[in-house]
Amino acid sequence: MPELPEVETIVRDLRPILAGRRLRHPTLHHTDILRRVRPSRLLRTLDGNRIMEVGRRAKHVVLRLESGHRLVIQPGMTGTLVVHHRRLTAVQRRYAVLEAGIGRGERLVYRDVRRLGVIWLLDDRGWRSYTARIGPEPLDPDFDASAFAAQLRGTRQAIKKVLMDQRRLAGVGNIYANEALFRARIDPSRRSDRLRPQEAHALFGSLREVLQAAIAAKGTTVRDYRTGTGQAGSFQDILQVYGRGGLACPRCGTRLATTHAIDARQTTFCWRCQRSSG
DNA sequence: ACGAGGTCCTGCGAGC
DNA sequence: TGCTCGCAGGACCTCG
Repeated sequence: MPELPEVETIVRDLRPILAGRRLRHPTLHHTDILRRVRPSRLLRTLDGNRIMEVGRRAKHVVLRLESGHRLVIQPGMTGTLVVHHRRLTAVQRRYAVLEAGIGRGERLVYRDVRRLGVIWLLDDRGWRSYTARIGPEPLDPDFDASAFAAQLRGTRQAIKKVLMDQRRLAGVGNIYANEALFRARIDPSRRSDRLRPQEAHALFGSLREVLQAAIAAKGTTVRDYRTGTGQAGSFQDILQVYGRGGLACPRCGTRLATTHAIDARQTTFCWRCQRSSG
């Protein structure tokens, strides 16, 4: 489930390979992941187009093309973007959604088992409105603890839901919301606007720490996620709460609790360490 | 503004 | 053994 660290890993792996390459003979195996663009126009625009820049915004891979378009790929739950050095096997092709030659016998392949991912082709204006709808990047040096705290003050929703709200904060999903809240010792169900300034500050620090650590570990592979070179990430070995419900809290030994009360998503936390105090 | 719930999609594992 | 069903949860939607 690619969140910010996973997409950042993909982008860092792919950038040196893709920058400057020309896309050739793109093929689309499923059209249900396209938004606001017809398959024929997508393929026509991609064919022969050069990749100028490989970037990330929130949980999305952004390929800036010579034509001025941006190919934006949201991997959703199970999407992966990988460069293959040889022809795809039948198994690899099975979930391929979009593939294109990039020269030197290599192919860029977007595969997505559940196809909850989305592909956009945006011109400049489309890109501006697209990125304007997404919140600040948590690792942006210009985004600081006080700006983060200001975001949290604006809503009464549960803090965990706020962390995952892409309009308020870019790139954080279920795994890293759980981990950051644990590290900051904050109850995930706490009202966002009731966090004390020092709690918001601590949460900001924890969030940045866990995102940086996950990038260093090349992301978390639970099932489908792969790096840009097709490897599994390793942060799953470092997770402290996500997926560890019923096991001992790594800090105090209490059994970790799992609930689905917040946004119907799996929330795992420690009753003792993340005690509610407001 | 907010919570609840539905929608998309497929693989997987539990339970019968 | 083989079936059904619930779950995984990102992003978006509607409804009250």
